Amino acid sequence: MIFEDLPAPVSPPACAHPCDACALRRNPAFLPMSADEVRVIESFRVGTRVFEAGQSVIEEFRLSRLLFTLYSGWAFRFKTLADGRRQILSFLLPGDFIGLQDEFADGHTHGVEAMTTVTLCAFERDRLWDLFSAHPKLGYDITWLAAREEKMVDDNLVTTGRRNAGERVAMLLMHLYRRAERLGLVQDGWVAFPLNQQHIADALGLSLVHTNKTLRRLQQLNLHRLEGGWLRIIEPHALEKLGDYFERPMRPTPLI
Amino acid sequence: MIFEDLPAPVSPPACAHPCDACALRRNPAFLPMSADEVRVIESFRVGTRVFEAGQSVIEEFRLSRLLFTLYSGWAFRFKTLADGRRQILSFLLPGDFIGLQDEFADGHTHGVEAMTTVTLCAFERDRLWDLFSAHPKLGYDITWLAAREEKMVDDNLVTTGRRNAGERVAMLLMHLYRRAERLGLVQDGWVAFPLNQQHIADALGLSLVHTNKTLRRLQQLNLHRLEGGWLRIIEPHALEKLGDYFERPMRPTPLI
DNA sequence: CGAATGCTTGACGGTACTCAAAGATTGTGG
DNA sequence: CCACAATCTTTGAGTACCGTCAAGCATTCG
Repeated sequence: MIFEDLPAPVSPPACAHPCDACALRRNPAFLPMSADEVRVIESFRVGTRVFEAGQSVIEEFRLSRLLFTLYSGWAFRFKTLADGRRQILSFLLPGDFIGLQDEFADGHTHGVEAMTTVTLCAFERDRLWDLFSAHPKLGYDITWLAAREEKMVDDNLVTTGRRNAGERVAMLLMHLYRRAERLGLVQDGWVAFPLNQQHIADALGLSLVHTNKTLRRLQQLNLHRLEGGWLRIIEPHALEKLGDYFERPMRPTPLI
Repeated sequence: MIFEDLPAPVSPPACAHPCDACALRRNPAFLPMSADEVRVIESFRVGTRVFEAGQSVIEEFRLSRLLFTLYSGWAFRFKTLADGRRQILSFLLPGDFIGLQDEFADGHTHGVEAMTTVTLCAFERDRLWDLFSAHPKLGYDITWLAAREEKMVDDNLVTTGRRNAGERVAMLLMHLYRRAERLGLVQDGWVAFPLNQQHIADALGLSLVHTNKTLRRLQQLNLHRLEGGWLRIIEPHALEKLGDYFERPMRPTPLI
């Protein structure tokens, strides 16, 4: 962690990347925004944060004072039971808005952990209402992102509830591949894939051992390749059919 | 279904229950609202709908033009896989706002089905932005409800992913009991409980048979009683501990 | 009274979990 | 640069939880 969580820096966001020069905003995965909107967003931003792989962006049982937009890297949301069993709720990729659920939760929320080096833009939770009030359009956009996030959790719930191991793995691989593809993270058919098998197991509600065997089986069927932290989808249609999961081409989303 | 989904009635909401006389609003589970806010909400409402148990409020693969607030009764959100396997995503009780996720989903969403006779207030999806724009506070409230809904799905995902059968049942019983209690639906320790065992199985990612055996086992341990559509929690602490699930007393929520 | 729906129970099998240990890979410090 | 530790992956053996199949029972409804 480069900056301590508290206190938040009071100084203006003298970060290297002003919002209007934000590289993410040039990504076609995101909706263009008016200069006015960008200015409002920037005025609410309190700085950037960087976390290394494995660090907690939001600790599970402590209410974070900050909301984030993930600028670069991969992270995940999770919950753990008292005896240590962990469930990954969803994965976070650039453009995802983080921490909204806590806003209205009386504690007892979820943790967020970085899987790669991660850069985030931070906002003060306390000023969320000001943002809605000052610029309802941005409030609408945040609702949009929240609804999109819930849709992903819905899909994961179907997966853990009703898919078998092979279907689960197929679904997850295609889901993450499509999301990465949309962001332009796929090169020559390969994506940098920072999940280890424990992550996959915890996301799918499987044991580590069974995850390994399932992954291996699909790979031997030549549906995908996963090696050295890189993923290649060889038979997208077969995986989509196996997982009964067909990610629609997504419209550009807002970027807060 | 008393009214056809389309076309929405253009006439003013000449329904029997104007919003400012809404009985739900007098329930302490909900935040009081200014007369102004209530007026705005009413101006966006296009009428009420009633569905009988078993009917579809929102069909799974068709985009609904309406958003709803559940006024009375129980319903559930679900998704089905191609071969018919069904997963219940969450249960809907009075005060819940329905259909928001579809707003931003390009099709491929979830269905909503009534479990009892259900009364809903309907809003036109197309005017959601107008609502945010006219009254940012209401937009903020909708985001609140969306975040609360996602938190419930998060919990269900932990359940299907990482809890065993006994823990799943314990968690679900306590979850629904607490929600009903909050709404004042518990009388003398009993709640009208409209789920059958297939609903429970589909919510928990279990088979019908195993759900039955688990339910029976917990009942023989004298943790709860479930009979004739009524639920009584006998050992709340034991169930909470078994399920490692402790529902916090919830703050009053907005009611749209 | 018969059909439909939902609940209950037993038998059996398989998917997925646990335990255990051996490779493989990466990182670190002497 | 190599040795050692730490982490991650792979594999096998044995088990158990949970699913499937099948059938009987209870309740409701027409």
